[in-house]
Amino acid sequence: MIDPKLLRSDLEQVIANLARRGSNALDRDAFVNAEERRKTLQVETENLRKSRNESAKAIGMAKAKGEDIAPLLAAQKTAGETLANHEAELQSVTSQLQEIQLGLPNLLDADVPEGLSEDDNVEIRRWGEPAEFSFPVKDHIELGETLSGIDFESASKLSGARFAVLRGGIASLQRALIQFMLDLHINEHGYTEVYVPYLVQAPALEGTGQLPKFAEDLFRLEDERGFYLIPTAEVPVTNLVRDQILAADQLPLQFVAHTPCFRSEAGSYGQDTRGMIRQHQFEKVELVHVVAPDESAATLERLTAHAETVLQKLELPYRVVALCAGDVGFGAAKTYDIEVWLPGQQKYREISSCSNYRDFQARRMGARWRDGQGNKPELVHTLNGSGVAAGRALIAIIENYQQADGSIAVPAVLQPYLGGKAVISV
RNA sequence: GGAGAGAUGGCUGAGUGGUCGAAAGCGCUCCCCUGCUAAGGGAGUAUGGGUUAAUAGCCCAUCGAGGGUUCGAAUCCCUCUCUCUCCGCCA
Repeated sequence: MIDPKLLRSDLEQVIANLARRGSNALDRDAFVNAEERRKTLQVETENLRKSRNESAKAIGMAKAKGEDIAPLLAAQKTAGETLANHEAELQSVTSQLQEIQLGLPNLLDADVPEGLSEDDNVEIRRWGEPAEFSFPVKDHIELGETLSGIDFESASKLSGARFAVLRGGIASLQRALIQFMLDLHINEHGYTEVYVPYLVQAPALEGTGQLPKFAEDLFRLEDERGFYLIPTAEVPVTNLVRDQILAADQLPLQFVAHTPCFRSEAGSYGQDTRGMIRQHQFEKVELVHVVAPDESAATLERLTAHAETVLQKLELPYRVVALCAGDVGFGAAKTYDIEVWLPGQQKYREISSCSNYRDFQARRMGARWRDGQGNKPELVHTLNGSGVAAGRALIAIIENYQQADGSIAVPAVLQPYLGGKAVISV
């Protein structure tokens, strides 16, 4: 959520910032009207409560002295009805405002590039050179089928489109990748591994920003408890600090978690329908940071570097792009995407997205910290990034490490995880 | 799944329907005393919101959550959630 105080004190600045995204989510008149009603009603309601409280005390004291309290009670009853009306009205305005605010995307950082579509994203740097192949390159679909390692047909029998069954060396390769990434982040980047639920309830998803606006992207269980399948580990991991006031010496928190991710992909019909790029279920290693506010900008750079290290160690060519205003996700203030080279598509494709949410999620979750200087608690900043998406990393390895005979060379850093195996073949 | 107990401030733990945002203890902060240490004395110490130039005052709300009864609820009633104990079942 955007700071409600900022909405009141400098609405024009907020509107201008949201306009950079191409968003007109904030209806100025509707907001101003609701806010004015809220203000009037809240003051009136509180004053009514004040006099209700005072009268109730007076009645108590009169009763203690044995005086006749009947007339006082009658007056109080009428006042109580007026109060109840005010409270109901205030409640309705408040939830109206709340609804408006939950629907607003985050404010963008000043250095987010202008632009409305992904064409305006700005490449920041490249690492590695796409390899030259001395034979016709195949994509992961063909390679996977040849190796009997990726089986879309079986998956569709079980679950329909956008699922894959992995077998043999390819399945092991994905597991090795996950293990490698976890170890890297734990041992070299100082993350704490967490294991979290894959089913969460609505408040957690509201905390990170998927709800109420993006319900159609989620899978929901037909269960009276209202479970949702997590679309990313960001949801359960970031919500670990929900409703907490952290001490200064507890920050920064750096969590890494491997989880499956579940996405309905409603509205992505026709996109990446072939292959493993866009699936309903995929594996991901996620990095989450909870930091003091003045650390978050620098943390985004470190977080991105941690994800890049994965690709460097796997020797996969990639580039980093800064998402432009229109492409930055709902809750993020700034995002870097890491795109890995896919020879089969002759394109860079997203394999990680690293974002600074600033206090957007923290405000929704009530995640705060004390600076230790005796000041009041203030909101923490949260960040997250894929470190990296395992399914897509698997594709990248298959395509970049393919050999003339259709086998896949195993990247050196993964070989220890596969019992020293150097090649995956039929 | 069955039976029972519980949920109060950073922690422990009182609380009769009325002046209770809440005793007391511990912890913490500041001050005083004491030539180290130990001990002692005093003051302060929740969160959110409104108003405001103000992190000054003043006001409102909050005793697991949500409803209800009442002039008035931490206290009474209902529903839910979570925790603990016992039984059953299970990886």
